[in-house]
Amino acid sequence: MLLGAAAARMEEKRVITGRERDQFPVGMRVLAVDDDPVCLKVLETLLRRCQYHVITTNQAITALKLLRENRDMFDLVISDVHMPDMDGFKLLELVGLEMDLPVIMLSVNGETKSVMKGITHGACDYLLKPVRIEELRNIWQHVVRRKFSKRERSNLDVYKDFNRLPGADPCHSHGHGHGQTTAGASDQSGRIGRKRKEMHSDEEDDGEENDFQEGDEPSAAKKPRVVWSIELHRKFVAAVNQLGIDTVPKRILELMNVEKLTRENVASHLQKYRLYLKRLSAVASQQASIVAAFGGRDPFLHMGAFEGLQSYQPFAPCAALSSFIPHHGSLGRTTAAAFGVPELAPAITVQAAASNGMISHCAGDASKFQLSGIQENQQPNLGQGSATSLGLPQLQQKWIQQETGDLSAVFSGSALANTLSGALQRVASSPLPPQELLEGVQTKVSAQPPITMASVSSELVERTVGVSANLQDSGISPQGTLPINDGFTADKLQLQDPFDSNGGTNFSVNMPVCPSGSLTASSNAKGGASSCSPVLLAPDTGRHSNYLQFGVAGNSGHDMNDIKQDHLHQGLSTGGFNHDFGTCMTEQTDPNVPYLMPQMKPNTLSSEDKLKQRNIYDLGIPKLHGGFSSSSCNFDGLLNSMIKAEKDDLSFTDSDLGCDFFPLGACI
DNA sequence: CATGAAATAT
DNA sequence: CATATTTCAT
Repeated sequence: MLLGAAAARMEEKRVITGRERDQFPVGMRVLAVDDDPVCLKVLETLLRRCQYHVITTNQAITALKLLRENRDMFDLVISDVHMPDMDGFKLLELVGLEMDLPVIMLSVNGETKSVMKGITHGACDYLLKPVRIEELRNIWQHVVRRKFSKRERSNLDVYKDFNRLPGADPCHSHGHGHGQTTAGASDQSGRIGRKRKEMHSDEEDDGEENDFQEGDEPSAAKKPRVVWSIELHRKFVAAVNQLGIDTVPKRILELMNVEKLTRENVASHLQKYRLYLKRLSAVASQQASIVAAFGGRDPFLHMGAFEGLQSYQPFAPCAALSSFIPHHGSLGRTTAAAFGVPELAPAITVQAAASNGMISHCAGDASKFQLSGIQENQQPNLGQGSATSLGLPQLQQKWIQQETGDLSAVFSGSALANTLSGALQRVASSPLPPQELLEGVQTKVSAQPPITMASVSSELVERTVGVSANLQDSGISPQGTLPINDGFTADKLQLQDPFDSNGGTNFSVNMPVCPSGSLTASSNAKGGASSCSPVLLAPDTGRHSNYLQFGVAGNSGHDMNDIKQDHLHQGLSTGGFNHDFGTCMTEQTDPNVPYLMPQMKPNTLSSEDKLKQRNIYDLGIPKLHGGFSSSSCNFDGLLNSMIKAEKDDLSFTDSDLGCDFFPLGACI
């Protein structure tokens, strides 16, 4: 196996380099996009001079089309920001969402705001226009970085190694575990073979247990458990966005083109995804109603949930997503709805294992927080924001209608709004598995001292809320500060560039993986438990693979957590929220916001575990409040309530009630 | 046969 | 407890 791993690695490298493997940068396939023929020509010339293989187009739409039709034909995209047919940022987002290619923005506008927008929307670099060849000579680094991080994410190698090592592996379980395995590797060659086995028994070892081969085992085999990694989920979302939410599993599967993934897997995920959207929409609607109740002023509100829905997009996308796509019009059909849809992630991933231990927390009860500080100011904004944000996908709309029913009265706005927005954002943004994200985030959050800051909070809130609108287009938040979006921003960033260290995106990925490497190290303590080893598959696109993970049930949730922690903390940012503030924002934005602290995470975590326990959905909230954890509650509460609501149909009001303000407390 | 919902397994 | 898989009715 080791060999296998090594081989896989090699392949990846090759991929990275492209055909030219040996001389990588040479021949790197670059798609240059600029509406100005002169600029385009200049750019082309310079790129060629760098020995890249260049394909040019003066229309963003065409670029998108080329990319969609030839997913594996390009290594990097370099696009002008200002283009008539499609905003460069939009192209950036779409590319980020639909394919995992590094995108470099090019513009004469070097304002911080604009650069920030590019970066937050996922650009891996932002070059000022009279671009110099010196700046282009090293752009290949983005391609390498991406591939590299991808590999890290998957960690197959590491993982495998560990597994194989007898004692070492972090992963495996002991106990009952079964082994799980990882699978194979990527791609074709390997197959994952694993199926879960029955419980008990088994020895560990495994050494090779996996066998793979198989192809078919007719009868028995249970299917390997698919872990919906972020990457995989992204693909899924991208497919859904393209096909429309009403699409069917089969088509999604086709579009995703991920090996080993079955229609059933997709159907299951779709089921979850739809439920998720439904919940969100419900929440949104509630908010809307609330808002309406309150202020009514918002035009948006009035519009009704529906209309608002669409706006929603903003949130969503973050990550890969990006979804903003403000004007989808241009895009394809479905888009509207689709895009609108956030990525929400239905939760994904996470291995079962994880769940066990740690996760359990979820419920959180903590709930009840109040928002303390929310300010009035917000309200107004919130209202709008929320409303706006609310936008849901069409589908959702339907649901919403149905479900919504009573909601209205209930909540008060601001808190909710925040919550929602936060939630939405997060959700959207994070492609990650909810739980994990949440956990990570929250954890952090909670850990942190609540700093509060009124001002801050308010801002946040605003952002959150308001964001939607702003974000997208303007990109930046009104105040000039950073974008609200941070959240997603961050996400995107992550996505894009996974940085090495953290790999935002990866984060989740890591988790799964974690077992192996990182985790191990860090977490050891808990360690014992873990055992899972997921396998990753790769979607077609990537040639390599590793997207899918098949896990086995693991056990150790702990590990996961740990992992998260580790990676997260820094990265956290990745996901989330925190980072939003923290990371990105912090710098710029706010001087005031003292808050977040990224650094803490690590340690805290442990203690935090407890904290963690919240729902997945909580996501982001916390921060909003400036530290109040409360937020989380809300979120969860909302969702939960929503859920319940569905059933009952009633609203969850109660929850809200709880709060003085908004807190939905419902945490169930 | 494919789907979505529900049941069940992990 | 959440998520993924399997089963079931359509």
